[in-house]
Amino acid sequence: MMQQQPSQPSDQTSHYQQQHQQWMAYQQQSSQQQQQPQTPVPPPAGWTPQPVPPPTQQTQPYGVAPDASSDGIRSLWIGDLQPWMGESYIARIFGRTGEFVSAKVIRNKQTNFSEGYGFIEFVSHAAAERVLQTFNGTQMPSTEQNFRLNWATYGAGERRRDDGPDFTIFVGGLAADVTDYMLQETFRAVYSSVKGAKVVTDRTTGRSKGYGFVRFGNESEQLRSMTEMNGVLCSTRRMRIGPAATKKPATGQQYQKGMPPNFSIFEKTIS
DNA sequence: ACTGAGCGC
Repeated sequence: MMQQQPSQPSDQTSHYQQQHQQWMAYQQQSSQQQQQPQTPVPPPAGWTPQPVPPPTQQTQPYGVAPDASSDGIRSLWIGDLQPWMGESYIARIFGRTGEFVSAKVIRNKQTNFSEGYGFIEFVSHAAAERVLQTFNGTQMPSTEQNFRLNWATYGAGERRRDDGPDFTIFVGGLAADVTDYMLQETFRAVYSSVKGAKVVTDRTTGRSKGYGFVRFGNESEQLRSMTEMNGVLCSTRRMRIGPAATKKPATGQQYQKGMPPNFSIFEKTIS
């Protein structure tokens, strides 16, 4: 099996410099600082896929105790994680804030491979928000992709509860720098029922494909937004809004066991 | 880049 070399160490110096500037900017905001070991993050080059060792008791060398008086969600969702990015990678990055509590990468139960996303807990809602504002959309160390962060829907240990159906719109014409959070907040500023937003990206490069989706909890807001927000500026470009194609069929189970979920791909390929 | 697959055992 031949393996591609995604990035070369020779051009990583500038990445670290950029990242360093971001951290400096962060530390100016953050009142709390603590001593941090300067452990380099292992580069992805040469990484070979293998299941991580069996789950051991994860110690959190940089973690601090959560602030019990803080109300609101203290956890962030993080996406677009590469297979080699484990808890230690996340801890190394966010431990520098001095407000990091713990990290968890979600793994497949059978294979123990990363599912590509995880959760990061901070000492307080405010600390999590600072991280969201500071790191989101900036470059992840040792990669050419950007952090994909958002509020976790619920805190650790909480169960996802059914909060009703989603009413989704398609948003096209997005500038390359628009993040999920930016898109979400653009709409949330106007519509209270906005549940979330997702910018579609190329999974391997992490680059935006220039379109995304916004989910509403309220159908009338969804419909209103389609006319009211069409042509509105988000970052540097005007959004073009359309109805979202159905992501999931309205009827329950669509596929029989054993049939691949992307079965329809074959039909498209043939024609 | 114009219709995604992203919420924790």
